[in-house]
Amino acid sequence: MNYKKIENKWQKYWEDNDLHKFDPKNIDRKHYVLEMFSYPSGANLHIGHWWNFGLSDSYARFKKMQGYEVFQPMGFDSFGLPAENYAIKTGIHPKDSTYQNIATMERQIKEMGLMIDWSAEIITSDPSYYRWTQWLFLQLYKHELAYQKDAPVNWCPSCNTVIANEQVQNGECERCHNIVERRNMTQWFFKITNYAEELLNDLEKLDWPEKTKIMQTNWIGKSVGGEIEFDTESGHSFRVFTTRADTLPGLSFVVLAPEHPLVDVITTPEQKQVVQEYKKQALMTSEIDRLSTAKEKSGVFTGAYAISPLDNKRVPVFIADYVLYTYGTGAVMGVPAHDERDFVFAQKYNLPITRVIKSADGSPDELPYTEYGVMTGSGMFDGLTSEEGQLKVIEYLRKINKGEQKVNYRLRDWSVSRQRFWGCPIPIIHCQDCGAVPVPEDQLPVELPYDVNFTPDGQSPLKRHEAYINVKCPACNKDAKRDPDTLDTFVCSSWYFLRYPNASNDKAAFDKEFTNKIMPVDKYIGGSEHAVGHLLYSRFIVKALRDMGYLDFDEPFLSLVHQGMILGPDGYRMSKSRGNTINPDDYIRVYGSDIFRLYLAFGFNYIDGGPWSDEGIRAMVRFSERVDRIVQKYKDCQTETDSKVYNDAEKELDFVTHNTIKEVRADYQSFSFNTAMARIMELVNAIYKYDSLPEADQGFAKGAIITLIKLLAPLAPHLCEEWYEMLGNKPSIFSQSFPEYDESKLVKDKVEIAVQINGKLRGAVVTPSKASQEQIKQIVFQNPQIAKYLEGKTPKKVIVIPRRIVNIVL
RNA sequence: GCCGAAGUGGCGGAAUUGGCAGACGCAAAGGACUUAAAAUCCUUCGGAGUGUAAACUUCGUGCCGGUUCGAGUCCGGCCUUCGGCACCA
Repeated sequence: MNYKKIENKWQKYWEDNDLHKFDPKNIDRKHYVLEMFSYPSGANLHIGHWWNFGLSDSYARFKKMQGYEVFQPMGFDSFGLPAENYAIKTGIHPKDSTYQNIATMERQIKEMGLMIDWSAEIITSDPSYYRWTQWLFLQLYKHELAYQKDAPVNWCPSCNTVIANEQVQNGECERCHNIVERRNMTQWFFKITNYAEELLNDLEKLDWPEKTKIMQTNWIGKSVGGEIEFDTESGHSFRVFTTRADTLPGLSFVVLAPEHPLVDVITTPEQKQVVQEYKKQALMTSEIDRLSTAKEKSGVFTGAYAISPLDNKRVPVFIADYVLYTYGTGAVMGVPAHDERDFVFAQKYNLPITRVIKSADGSPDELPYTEYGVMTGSGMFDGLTSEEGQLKVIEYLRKINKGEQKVNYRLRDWSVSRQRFWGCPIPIIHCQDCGAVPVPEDQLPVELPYDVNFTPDGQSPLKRHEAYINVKCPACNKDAKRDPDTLDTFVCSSWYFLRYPNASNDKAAFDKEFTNKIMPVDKYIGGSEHAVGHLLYSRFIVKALRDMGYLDFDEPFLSLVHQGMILGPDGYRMSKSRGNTINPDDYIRVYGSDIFRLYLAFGFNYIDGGPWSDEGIRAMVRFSERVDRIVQKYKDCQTETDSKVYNDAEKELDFVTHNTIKEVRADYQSFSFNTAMARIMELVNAIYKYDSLPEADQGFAKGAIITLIKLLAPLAPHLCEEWYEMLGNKPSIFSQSFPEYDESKLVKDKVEIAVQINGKLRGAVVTPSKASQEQIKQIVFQNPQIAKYLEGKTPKKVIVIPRRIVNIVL
């Protein structure tokens, strides 16, 4: 077979007939299938693209054949650091390299033969796209969900930019793996924390992998507890957050984060110097160093004392870097008997350790005892369980105005400013008099200038571009400056799924009515590395736009699938530095797109992935030729009728055909492409077997072959179009409906069931499939093979599972 | 340390709710066809053992226990690998 020729023919046919274009007329039957778009890197498409796009396309084609109006778009997440770093190295402008890469990738993606509606293509670095990213920013700003603050942020010294919490892994930059520093900078943030509770609660509505939901749950990190107010002897006050108010009677000290503003106020003159030094030390310590010394607690005494609101106990106030200024109130109470960190700290600084919780059942326990238990040595609270105590203690404090119930989240606001060139400009102008002034919406987009010196010097490259940076204030018309930063590329990708259906709309980011109908995405496919970044940001943006009145739905992605990863042949992640990359082009040249797609479908489990191996790719050629031979044999057969009188052979083929339909439908729906292929191969085998019979009915066989081609079409679209046409049908096969199965054909007259004796397999008997339990028992006991085991013994119990198994207990 | 997932033949991988472990392929071995090769077709293919043979026995889903008529699947305790989080009060 000439694969290349067949592929070209059908790709042209699809394009000429606009078969992949979404038709808004049929929006009631819409099915939005979306693969996470990709960054246009310089290299050719890698196996991962084929794996993600190719098999998702099979799902999309399956849905199309099921009668859905499928919308499957494609685009490029084209802002970002690699192009800029490449530019710094080679002098080739990011815009030039990016658009060249996009052209190459488009061509290659088209060779895959995907069912893409290219009229909806988007490129995030196009002004026609980022104009609306800027619009989005301004809406967030207008609704106080975008704000500036001077705060400690993660600075990557190698990338020369701030990065978000979600982009820090083990204290390192996720991109370049350099150690991240903390810096205080004035930055733009998005107030994702406003949505912490809803982002958490709505997870249960989603058909997502449990693993991913758990990761988001942990990332949001809700904890329920209380805030407690302490006064210092000097007359100041501060609050601590705790989830264990029941341990408050065991208070031994309190600790403030070094950055806490009260530290300078309450520190006594004698302690001033050590406190200052400790603060300086703590600020200089990088995140990674703080982690590596996790076990070693350090801190210094401020000289000040605080008073417990519960019992007026006087306790020393420390500062220590194990208390994070960015979580809770930046201050904690120290109860060493019931918290491991406090215990270590108290031992080191010789602070009293007082037990106030004992185990509920009185069993012996050691300090620190961090489990829930019963309060003891706690005065009026004695005897309460931890759960009761937490409520009662806070309730008591609330009455005396010294505390309240409080919920805290681990999630922080999303920092979006980046000190880099190749990104979406922030549409804000800073005026000495008016402050931060939004660029009027009718002046969008704020275009990224081309002639920029992007050599890094630790500041935004746009800052040096005089013509760009110097503007008049839109409010007062005085001299002002543009914000020199660009947006995190995750902002671009946090709403792209809304833009696809509106790609050519130049009046608005999206049309509300149409978007409410075509959204949410019905099936979203992409890597699990985005579990807490992109997937969380997108959910936030949709909820924010909903609250602004732009959208009527709550969640962007109803159903999510993470494809596994195809590793190098050595079992490691493919990388150039490891030299274990596989270039799909080498295979495409020889086998074409369909064979390669078939191999990916059959050779691996889609959710798990696995190490690459091309043993077996030849088998797909063999398989396609096997199908081709049977098609060739039947292509001139005119009759396509069901055999009037079904003999056993026809019943058998019918059973396999309908069983295959049933299984394949379920398999495609659950992205289990490898088992779908296995079932289809079984059908091919069954057709060959029937065909080899002298009495085989030609028309009957042909019917099964057409069903086979339709079942296979989503996995091998070009070949199946060709075969379908060869068999005398009008294209396109994708306008045909996917085969339905007939339940009555799945009922066999007779079934073989296994017989166990005392749980051990001892034989099998054939029974009528409708036989009652009693009838089955009779057949079993009459079977000579079984009877010999039963001689002289009385069965104690006989378990009959119709159509499956019989177990006789002696 | 905490959270999560996985562990099945020589290999990739299958096994509805607990119901014949190893579907479907790959590789391998033997055979048919062929002058030959390729292609195709047929047979065997988890381990150990018994038998001339059809066949039979026994062990077997990371390890140790348990529940059950019956466990790859459920429960308890371990081991290993991978992913995520990491002083979150």
